[in-house]
Amino acid sequence: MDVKPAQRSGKKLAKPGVGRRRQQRSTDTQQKILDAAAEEFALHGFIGTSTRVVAARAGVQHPALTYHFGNKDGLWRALMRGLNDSVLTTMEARLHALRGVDKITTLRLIMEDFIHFGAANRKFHRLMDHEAGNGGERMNWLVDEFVKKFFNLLVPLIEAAQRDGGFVAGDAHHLVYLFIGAATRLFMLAPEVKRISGRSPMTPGYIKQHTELCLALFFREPGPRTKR
Amino acid sequence: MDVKPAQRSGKKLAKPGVGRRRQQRSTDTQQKILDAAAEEFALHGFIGTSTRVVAARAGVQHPALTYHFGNKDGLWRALMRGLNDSVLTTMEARLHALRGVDKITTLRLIMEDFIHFGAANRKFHRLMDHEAGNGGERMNWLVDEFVKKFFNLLVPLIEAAQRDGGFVAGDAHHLVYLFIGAATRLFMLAPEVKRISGRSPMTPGYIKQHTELCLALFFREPGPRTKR
DNA sequence: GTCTATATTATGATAGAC
DNA sequence: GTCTATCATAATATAGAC
Repeated sequence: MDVKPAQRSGKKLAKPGVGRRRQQRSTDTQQKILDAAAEEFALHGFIGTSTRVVAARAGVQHPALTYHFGNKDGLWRALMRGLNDSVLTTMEARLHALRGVDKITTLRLIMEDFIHFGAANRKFHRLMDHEAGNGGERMNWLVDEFVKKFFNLLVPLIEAAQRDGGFVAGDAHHLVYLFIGAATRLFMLAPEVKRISGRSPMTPGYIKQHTELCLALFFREPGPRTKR
Repeated sequence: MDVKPAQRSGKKLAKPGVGRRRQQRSTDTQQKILDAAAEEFALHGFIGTSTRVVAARAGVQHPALTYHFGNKDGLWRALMRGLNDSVLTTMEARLHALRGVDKITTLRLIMEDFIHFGAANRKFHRLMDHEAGNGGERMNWLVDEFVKKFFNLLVPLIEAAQRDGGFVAGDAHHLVYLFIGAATRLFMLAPEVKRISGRSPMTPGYIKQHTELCLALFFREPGPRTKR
């Protein structure tokens, strides 16, 4: 996972030199734990993940998890908040940089970004899925804190592209799920794809082919129009 | 889950009456355990699932699982074998019944069946995903025993439909994953969809809309053909 | 086939030294 | 901030009565 979760804000310290070093050590440890947690939670879900295994993978003692994140739930939330903030921040920056560009082109670029993000962060979608498919408190938290924002960015863009005649017709919410499914399944099931087809889907060539194939499903040539 | 896993073959018994009753009781208990196991494995994956919780959900004592299925792994395999056999048997019967029908129509009907199966058996795809995304021995077993057969049925059909100009161009294996992703994501994430949109995607109207939208992405009008 | 009881290991979390 | 040691609970699996 090459996105950086948001860090805790540092505390004010009396001795700046020592404080810096202590703070840095703490930050390093937290990041090691978060990286290991991403692996394990992505593999086995919240319940299936052992905090001791996370600690071992991170190369720290298990009480370190409690010290830095309170408990298993706190660790999971810190991880998911960091990843989702990273996704949303990237999307918002891209949208800001594209202001003034036509909606069809903007949507196409946003979708390309999304596919490339999924290729680079296979674990992210698996982490989300474990909870999103099960319901419960953790899912509600994810949806209310992050997923809604994602839809609020994407749905108006799709509707605008549809009005311009460049995107397949249909309910925009619904189409988001079709797109996410088509775009991410290949990467999420990468081990199966490798065994079935002999090719790893995580190579640059495959990712490029995948991007073109996905976008070809959803974007349509703007035909003759009455009310552009 | 409304597909029936394949049952163990019954043993020959000296006293038919008593034997029948015993066998029936055993079969009922096994089915209760398999139903409960489907729920729990779908929610939490293999590692995250507790056999005691499965037993409690099935309304049996936990040693019953060992008695009927050997161990946790045996229970998981019996469950997955039953579900996959059901999927493949249904597909093969449909294909047999459609022999002689043109490939585009056949593929369209097979895909419709697949979407409806996914809607009726949300758990199935989640069960497969838990392992297919992680790799390992259980995934290898699933792929070699079942998934390969699924692709062997679908890929030639897609390639034939492409030759007839009625299906979007691209590598057939790759397109299978795009289709599966688009077709199943909505149902797999049903709890999230409900919270995001306020609509449950598991209603007949939504399923119908979903089927039409999915197929519209992949099927193209057969244009004038030279040799395509 | 189903039950009670239990052996053994793993888990989440905490206490307290340094 | 990090370590060792430990508690209470829950896990898989098995033994053996009926």
